Amino acid sequence: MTAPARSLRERARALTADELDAIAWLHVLAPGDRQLALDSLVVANVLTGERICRIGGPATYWFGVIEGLLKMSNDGSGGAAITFTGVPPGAWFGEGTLLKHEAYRYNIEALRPSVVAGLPVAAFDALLERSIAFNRFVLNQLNERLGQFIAAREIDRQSHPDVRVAHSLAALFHPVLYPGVGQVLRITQQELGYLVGLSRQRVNEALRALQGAGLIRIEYGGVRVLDLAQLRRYQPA
DNA sequence: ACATTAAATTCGA
DNA sequence: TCGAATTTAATGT
Repeated sequence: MTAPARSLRERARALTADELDAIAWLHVLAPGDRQLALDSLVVANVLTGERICRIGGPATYWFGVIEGLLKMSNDGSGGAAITFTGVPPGAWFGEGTLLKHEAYRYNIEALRPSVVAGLPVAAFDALLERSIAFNRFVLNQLNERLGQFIAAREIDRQSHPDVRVAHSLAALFHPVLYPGVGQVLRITQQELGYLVGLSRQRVNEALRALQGAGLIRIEYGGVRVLDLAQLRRYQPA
């Protein structure tokens, strides 16, 4: 029933033209550097619940989400403070770990069937060595992510459910970190509740409030953002 | 927890 | 391969 876990390398396939097009950093590379990346990039389909990487595992790839939704859990050993982050399409992660050639510091698993790409660590290193544009991309991404983490701490201390949902949603719509999301985020109310730490019913209520305020539109299996700036600043009336 | 609606899948031509 | 019928998933109350 559940397929045996196989590594990304083993189940790798070629990327389609559309998938390549959706990888933002490929477009900033010079032709020679892009070719280097293309020669080593791999992609695989993963099933719901499949583990992409685990805490302590050797850093083998810089991972990117082409399609679907992943969850990053940052739990210390022993069930203490656990934080979940949704990882939507367009996201690339793991560069911190790769830079230091350390082990992964979080677990990543698929929340639904997804398509995940991987750039092997050797190619990642090579691009850092020879491409200024690639360095700039990674640096910018690290900077944006730092802002996300600071914001995430604020979200966690917000007790008002509508505010938590609004700010968590706004984070997932981050255009630099998650360029694959666009105007419509594919996420169910169930999944959102799981990430934010609320019941599905309460998420539904919060989404309706946000829709009433004209900030989003609820769609079947997803949410369309109408006013991202306002969503970020949302406070209850 | 239940009713409703949307989407995905199956099946028969 | 088309579309109606059925099943599954998501939403709203």
